[in-house]
Amino acid sequence: MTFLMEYRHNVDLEELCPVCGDKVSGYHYGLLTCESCKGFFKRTVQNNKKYICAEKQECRVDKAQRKRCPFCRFQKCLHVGMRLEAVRADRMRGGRNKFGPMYKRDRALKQQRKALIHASAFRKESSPLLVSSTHQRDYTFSGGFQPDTIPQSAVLPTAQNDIISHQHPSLLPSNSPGATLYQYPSFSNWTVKSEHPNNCAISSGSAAGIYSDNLFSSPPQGSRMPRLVMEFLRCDPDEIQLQSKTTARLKQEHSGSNKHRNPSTFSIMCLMADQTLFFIVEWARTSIFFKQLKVSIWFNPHKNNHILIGRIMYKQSQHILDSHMYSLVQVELSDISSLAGPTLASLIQRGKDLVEKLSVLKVDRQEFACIKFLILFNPDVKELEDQGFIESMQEQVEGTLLEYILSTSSQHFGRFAHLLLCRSELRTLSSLAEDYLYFRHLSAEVPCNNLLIEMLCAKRS
DNA sequence: GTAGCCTTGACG
DNA sequence: CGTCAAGGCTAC
Repeated sequence: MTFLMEYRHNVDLEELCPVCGDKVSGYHYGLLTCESCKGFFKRTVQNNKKYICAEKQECRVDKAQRKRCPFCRFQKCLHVGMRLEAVRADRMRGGRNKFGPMYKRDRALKQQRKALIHASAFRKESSPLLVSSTHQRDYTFSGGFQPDTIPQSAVLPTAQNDIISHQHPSLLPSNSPGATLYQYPSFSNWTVKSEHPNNCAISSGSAAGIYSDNLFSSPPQGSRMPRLVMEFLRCDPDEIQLQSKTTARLKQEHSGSNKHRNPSTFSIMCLMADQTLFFIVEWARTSIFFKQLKVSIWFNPHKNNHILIGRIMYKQSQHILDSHMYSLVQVELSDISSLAGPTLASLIQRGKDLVEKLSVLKVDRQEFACIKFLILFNPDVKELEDQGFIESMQEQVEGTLLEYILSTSSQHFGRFAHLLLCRSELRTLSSLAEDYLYFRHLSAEVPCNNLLIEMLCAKRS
């Protein structure tokens, strides 16, 4: 407790600009950036500037060299997620735009994550629910997953700073790429203020008791796998069935009225996504919690979409891991990149980065099952009923994930933090993908009778 | 052209 | 009425 009192400064503003590593001055055009990159992005978009790279379009962009190659700087701005739409065509000053809620959500998420990580990292005595005494461990930083083992691009830009700033400075290898790029904020002056005080500590929330039905009790003595994880696995969708249904539907579409023309890659992707979505809705509906959920939750377009993207990512990472072919359902993202426009290409690149990260982390089925439920129980989506239930579920699942990691990984703390970051990147990516899909839908480019689109439209209407 | 500081104005 | 993310201004 006294430890937490030592954290003072505004957490967000201690982050570093994902484009150049300079000090962040606030949210600009979609994410936290520095003042200069904000200005640069604005000038470029407002004046419709076209730059040319004198090198190989891979110039390093940092505080010292950001002026050297505006082409690469702008590319990086787009890659990290700065939004063209946030630059106003009418140049109107002041006010707020549609990104306001997104900034708020992002802020809440960061606070929640930090509070959670602190709570789990420094909690001397854990609740019986969180970690059973059989595998209680030292919670101090073990070095865990070093930043230099992850490709720079594999980490969510805002999260990147997060990872780094959560490492004790002495644990950072001074010769790591990250260390030479950025200066890290000192670890010992943060403030921990969460908009979700319930999530600050992972313990058995009082609300949980109302709903839980003893479901979340500690695993039986001697058992390594938390009981909840086993439950998660039990309700995992049947992969083989999903694949055969998707293949069948692809064949059916192809042999139907569209026989004469070749389906585009994009339409195949939409169809596959659509089919997967049916499964996800079914998964959410039949999951162990369904009897306690209101319909609005399991049929929530936003969450299901997050899980859909996550599923594809997870599959891809599995694919990289063991080079196992998943029949027709597998899509080679690299093949699509070459055909895609800049927005989709950037999305795909970020997706590939996340896949890379998932595969480096070797995320297993159990962990991914937890991540799926964490997304389903996202307390930051406020339109849902049963907010208290959702928050307590989120706590429970986070606790379960941590417990599982503690029992399986020697780099438990780093791993836990990284998995939460993957979840956040997944949410970000999914929102971007959603915007993109909606945009293409408005241009009448998305196939009809698409559940995904119907959900998106319902959400936005 | 860059970047730090200033002004504006919707939103809570 | 304060906040803060837009655009604007201007010295460098």
